[in-house]
Amino acid sequence: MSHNTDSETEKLIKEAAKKVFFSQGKIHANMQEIADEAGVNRALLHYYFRNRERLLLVILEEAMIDSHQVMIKVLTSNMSLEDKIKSTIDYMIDRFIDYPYMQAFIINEVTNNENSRLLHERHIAPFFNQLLEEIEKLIKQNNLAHKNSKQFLINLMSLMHYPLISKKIISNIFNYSDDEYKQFIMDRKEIILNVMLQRKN
Amino acid sequence: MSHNTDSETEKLIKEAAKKVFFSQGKIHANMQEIADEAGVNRALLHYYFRNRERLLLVILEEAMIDSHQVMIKVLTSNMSLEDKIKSTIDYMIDRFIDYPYMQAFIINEVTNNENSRLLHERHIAPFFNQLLEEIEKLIKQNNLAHKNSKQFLINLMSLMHYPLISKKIISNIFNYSDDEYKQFIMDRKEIILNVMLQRKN
Amino acid sequence: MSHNTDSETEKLIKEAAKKVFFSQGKIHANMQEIADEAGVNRALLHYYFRNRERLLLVILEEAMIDSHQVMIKVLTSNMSLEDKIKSTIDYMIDRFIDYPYMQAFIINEVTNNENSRLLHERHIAPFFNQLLEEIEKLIKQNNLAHKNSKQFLINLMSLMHYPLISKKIISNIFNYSDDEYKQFIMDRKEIILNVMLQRKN
Amino acid sequence: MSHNTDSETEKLIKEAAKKVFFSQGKIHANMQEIADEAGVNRALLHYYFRNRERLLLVILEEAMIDSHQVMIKVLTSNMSLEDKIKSTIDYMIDRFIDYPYMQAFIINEVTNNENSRLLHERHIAPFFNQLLEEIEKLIKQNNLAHKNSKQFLINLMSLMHYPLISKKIISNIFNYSDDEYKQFIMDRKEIILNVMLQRKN
DNA sequence: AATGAATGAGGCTTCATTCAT
DNA sequence: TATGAATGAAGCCTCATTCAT
Repeated sequence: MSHNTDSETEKLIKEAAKKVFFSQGKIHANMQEIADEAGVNRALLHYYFRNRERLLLVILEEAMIDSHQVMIKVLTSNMSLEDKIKSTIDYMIDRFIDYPYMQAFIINEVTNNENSRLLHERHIAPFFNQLLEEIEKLIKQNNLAHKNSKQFLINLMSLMHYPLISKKIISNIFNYSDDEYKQFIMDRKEIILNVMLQRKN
Repeated sequence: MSHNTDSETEKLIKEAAKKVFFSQGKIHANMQEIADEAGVNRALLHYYFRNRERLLLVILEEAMIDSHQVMIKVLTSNMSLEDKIKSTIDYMIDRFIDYPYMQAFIINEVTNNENSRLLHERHIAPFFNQLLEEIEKLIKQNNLAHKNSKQFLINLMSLMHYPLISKKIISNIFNYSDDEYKQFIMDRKEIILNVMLQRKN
Repeated sequence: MSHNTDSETEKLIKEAAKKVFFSQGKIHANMQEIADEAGVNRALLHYYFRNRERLLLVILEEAMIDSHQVMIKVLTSNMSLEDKIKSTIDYMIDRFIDYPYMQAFIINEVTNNENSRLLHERHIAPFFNQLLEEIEKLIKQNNLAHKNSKQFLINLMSLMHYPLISKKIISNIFNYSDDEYKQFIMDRKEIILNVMLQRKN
Repeated sequence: MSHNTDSETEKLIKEAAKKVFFSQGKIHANMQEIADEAGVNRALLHYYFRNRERLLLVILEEAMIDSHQVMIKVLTSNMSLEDKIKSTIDYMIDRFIDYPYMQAFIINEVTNNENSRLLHERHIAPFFNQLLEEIEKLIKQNNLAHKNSKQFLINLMSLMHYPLISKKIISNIFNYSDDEYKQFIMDRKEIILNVMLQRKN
């Protein structure tokens, strides 16, 4: 490959790793596959990230920060909570439709790697907890069936993330092409909002 | 371990594999870890299942059939659709709360292994499709926000499976003990039903 | 290779490692060279010894015990100290002429590896210290030039071990064949004793 | 590091290499460790010495010449042989107490590397042989127990070099601090001379 | 002269799998 | 049926070396 200056190569490698893990869902991918995707020598991955775990931690942390950013941008705005939720769903799906397996990667890492769990505890957990109170009000005001804010949040996450993770499953069941799957996901922006807020058609 | 007769050992190994993959979520588990869990020699796994892929395919197929059975039992009954859905949720959660990562395993296998995808196509996909029509009616009768039966089904799956897959994530965010997590999931039986059918509190 | 029963293979590997390190002096030898010498697969070395360091520690410990044994056998006998020293020299040279680089291996390991140093501290150091007193008397009775027992011991070790370690150096300087070198070493049995006890011809 | 002119850097690198190999005894040291010691970039070592083997050969040759010089200076003087030997011991110990592992390095190189052996054959071997005759006389005149000049020389080398090589071993056995070890070595100047010439206290 | 980036070769180790019993 | 021993392939990582600047 052409010689990149500065830390362009570092970025290149991270993008390659994200493509492999987040886009393609190859959870067992080895260093060679990532190097191939980046078009660089395998040893270069160690040059920049020392070892496999660190590379994974780096892209994991960036993935967490990405998720975080999306939500921060929306939730710190002046919108009503309902609009915030709507925007979150819209942004989230737009941003991660190309990285359908990102959440699966996060789940797997947090489940199996203590360092990853700590990262999650630091980056994501506190953020969630600060939302709970506001959501609690929304539920009570509208007598929503989610019962409490924690269940509400998990329901929201479920409806957003699961269909991404399940790309192949969904395509397999409904015999979807990539485009049909993408449309199916895009349609969900409205659906998720209405289901979450329990609005009927 | 005590000498088992017949295919007791085969079952023992399968149970061990399920424990490792479905209960513990160790998606990268190797043959040794499964053998250790079963308390048998590593070579014995090959004796019964020839190779790693076949062992995984076997427990994958059983997992699919299990899911299938749960739904069949309910859906071929005389209940109303609403009761069917309620029963499905109840059964599903009761049956798989001890195998929280089963669905993650299925998703990963279907995503990364062609043979697994074919298995899914054969066992699960046709079953889903036969539900669509009945659900379509329900949606129209109640003006449900899910819009169409496919989205309805995916929403249902999302709300059932995602919180199981995310056991560690949820426990990490809300600082849950195992018991608290379990209660959180049990509470969802009612919540999922109400959210799906858009009933308010 | 033919399949050995029990821990024959383990011994085989240890012997191979000793040959490589102690006989041939290949201090940089890798696992492949040892496996080749043993005529077994490289992975088998890990099967028996887990990793390189452990294999080296095992043969190091055996080398230390060997040295120890040689001296114990002699020094706990009823002989006069002079006879003990004579016997030690004789045994030592007979035993280790085929392992000329054993002492170099020990020195290098103790110098560069903390675990090896601890092994030395446990196995060898205490043994030496228990000799000091007896030697002290000998020196005084004979007005020996070694001055004190510690210097005496180090002189003895120097005269025994250095010419073994320096096999190639000596052969190179004096243009010795293997047989001539061996004779040169054998001649030293008497010389070392006389030099140590300061007897003249 | 500050920019050195000319071959100052070359010297710097050689000194670093000598420190690592001769002072610290790190026989497995890699290029990075030497570069770190010198405070320069790893690639610079290749710029000056092309490859690892050449760098090692260069410092090996300088080490041999150093040893050589020490002996030449003494042995070509007008002193009596006894005084020459005394001076050699004194000089040798003074010069190499800071490079205790130099001789170990030489031995190892000559043992394992043909080019190093050739260097030794060229630089050191002829020098030794020219001493033999003179020593032979000394032995006969004094009925020394060394029996012949070759054994005499090897005994002298053993008593000089082995305690240096064994720095860690000796410190470990006698629980010596660095200063105590140094004193132990300094005391040997007199001892070695007396033992070699078989003078009693 | 000096360095950061990049690479190929090789070393250690793990692992699925097979063999022999 | 069950297992300890053995192997080949592959994975991670290190390292000497080279490249480009």
